[in-house]
Amino acid sequence: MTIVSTEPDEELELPEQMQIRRDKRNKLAAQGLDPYPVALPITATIASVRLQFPDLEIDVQTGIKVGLAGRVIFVRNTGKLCFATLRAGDGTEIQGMLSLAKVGEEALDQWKSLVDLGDHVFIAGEVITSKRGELSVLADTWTMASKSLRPLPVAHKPMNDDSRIRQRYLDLIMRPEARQMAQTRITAVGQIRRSLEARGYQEIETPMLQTMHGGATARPFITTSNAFDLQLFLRIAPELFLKRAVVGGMERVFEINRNFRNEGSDSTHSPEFAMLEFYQAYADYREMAKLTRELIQEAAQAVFGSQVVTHMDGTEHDLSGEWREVSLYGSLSEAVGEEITPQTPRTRLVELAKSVGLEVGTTWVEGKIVEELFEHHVISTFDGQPTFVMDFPIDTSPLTRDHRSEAGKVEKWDLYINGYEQATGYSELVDPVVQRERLMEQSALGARGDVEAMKLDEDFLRALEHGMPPSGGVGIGVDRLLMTLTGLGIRETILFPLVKPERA
RNA sequence: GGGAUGCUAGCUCAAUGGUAGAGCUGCGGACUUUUAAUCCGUAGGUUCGGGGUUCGAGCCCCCGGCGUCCCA
Repeated sequence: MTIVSTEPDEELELPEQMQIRRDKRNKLAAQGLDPYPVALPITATIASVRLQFPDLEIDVQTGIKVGLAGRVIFVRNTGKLCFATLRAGDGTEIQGMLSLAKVGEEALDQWKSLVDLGDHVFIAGEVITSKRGELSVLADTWTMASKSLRPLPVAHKPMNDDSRIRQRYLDLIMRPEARQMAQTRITAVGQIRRSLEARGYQEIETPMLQTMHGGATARPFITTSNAFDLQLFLRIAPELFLKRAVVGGMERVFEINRNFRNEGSDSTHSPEFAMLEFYQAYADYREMAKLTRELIQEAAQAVFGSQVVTHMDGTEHDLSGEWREVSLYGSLSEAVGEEITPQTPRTRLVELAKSVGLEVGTTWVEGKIVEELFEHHVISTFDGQPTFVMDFPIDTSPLTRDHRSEAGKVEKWDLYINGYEQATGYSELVDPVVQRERLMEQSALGARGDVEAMKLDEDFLRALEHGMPPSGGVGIGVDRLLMTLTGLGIRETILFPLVKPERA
């Protein structure tokens, strides 16, 4: 450990309140009281005390002694009797009481002069209720558990959004909804793991640093290995490695982990985001759609005790039962009033796009135009209802197998909930010859300037050539699932989302 | 990418182009049953950064930074 003090210069610039807290820290040390003790004789949690004494009468002495710690969030000091509300990390609270009679004059004076809002303190004493009936610990002794050198935000006004996200720890301290959001994520992701494991799935971890990125169309983050003198990519999807695992005989695998895409962020996109992908040998996309619905319903059940989801704004969304299916081409045809098929000429698609103000990118293939038209015309008609959109164009889905009965389409669905894409599922393309052709087409697109086109991954193709069982696969955006469950933006579902530095 | 809008005390916010204020927090004092304790007193500012207009800029103009909302 290095001890380098730059204090004298810094101290001159500190805001008064921070300087005062530093002074208190130093006073504690000067009085032989460690402001950051290494261990405390804790015998109970705040939650356990509340659980043990759920409804005591007013002004009761239990005779039970406990030692517990918490963060001071309110203080009410009177002359010879002091009150403080202590809060634990789980949000549970209990009142600490310090009386002159019990702790003595020196300890009481130290309490009043050295404890600030935000400090962690340890209190040892008897569990009682006050004359107003508040469950309390009447201290025999108190100890500083950790001196806070910065003031907390005011408890009675909402912090601004920027501070809440940049300093999520403060958000978690101050706002029950922030703690609840974190807990909701834990519950939902835990349930997904249990649901998949209950169906015989195994969780594995595949590379985040990849020598070739694949499995999706997106721009990657690029980095370098110094030791290997090698350009590496942060993965945009785990798909190609999970499929290698299926080739290797892991017939039901899933991974919950981070993907990275070098794009902007908005209320539904983050440059790094959590993705669940799962693959099941001998399943097709319809079977995977059913499993996807069950996973989301079971996650909702775990969080809310119901498949009717209640957002934080109070609105309810029913996720129970079967979910609607619409055909991509069919629903688009209906919306534009003419039959659109994979055989519709590009010139007609471009006309339709222009007629609604869509600018057709120079690298767009026909399927891309169809998908954009679909998003423009159809998604708003879903009314937020969970909807599987079935059967996509071939040329935008290079990893999906041809439709078993409809030319020009692949067996792929997208799931929309509340108007945004929540999940996607395939009957996976396992024919290595066709897969090579598809990736060759992607390479051609790349050569024409499409920076998102997939690369030709020879090692992946070699794995396929060893024979991958017919399989279904699904990707579910975990952050978006949390958005579906809570109604919040993606930056609320991610505990520490990427934010630009405050000073350039 | 385009448009709108915001950045002021530790926090949340005020302030016709004319002396930068309030509440909470802090500090000093009173109080042995408080619950956002109360009461008395008091301190606290590079108004995001840079440039310009003006007798005078938190406010108007330009450039930059960091957000938020809407649109594509």
